Amino acid sequence: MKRPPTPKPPLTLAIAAVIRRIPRGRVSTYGAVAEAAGYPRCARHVSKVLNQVPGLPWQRVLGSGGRISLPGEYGFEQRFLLEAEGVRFKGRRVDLARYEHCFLRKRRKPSSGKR
DNA sequence: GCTTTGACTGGAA
DNA sequence: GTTCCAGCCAAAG
Repeated sequence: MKRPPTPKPPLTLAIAAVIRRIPRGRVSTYGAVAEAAGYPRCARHVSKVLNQVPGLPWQRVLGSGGRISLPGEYGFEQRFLLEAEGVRFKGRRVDLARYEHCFLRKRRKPSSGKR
């Protein structure tokens, strides 16, 4: 079964998986997501993934310092959606100290011993 | 295989 | 406080 090397590159899937793990009422940053996905310096790719992979809570992804990097009307919408989830804004930024989600490391089956 | 593209980031002005 | 620049990295054309 040869199949093309994954329709979506691992980087995209990894980032998408990380973003899906962000619970409601929490946020994260591009850099944090990229790092959690295994690509520490690929913050820019996170933005691409958000566009390529639908169904992701894109509003929960913010720029550094909790600021909204999304230009245009979408920036306001992002803020609106986050507030609807209970995230409070401090001016133009989110209080990351309170709402930044802490990604747990990939846990391999807790019951299967062997690491 | 080279070029362009990004919802970025951090530092300097 | 804000704005601009250069650096980084992988995917898509």
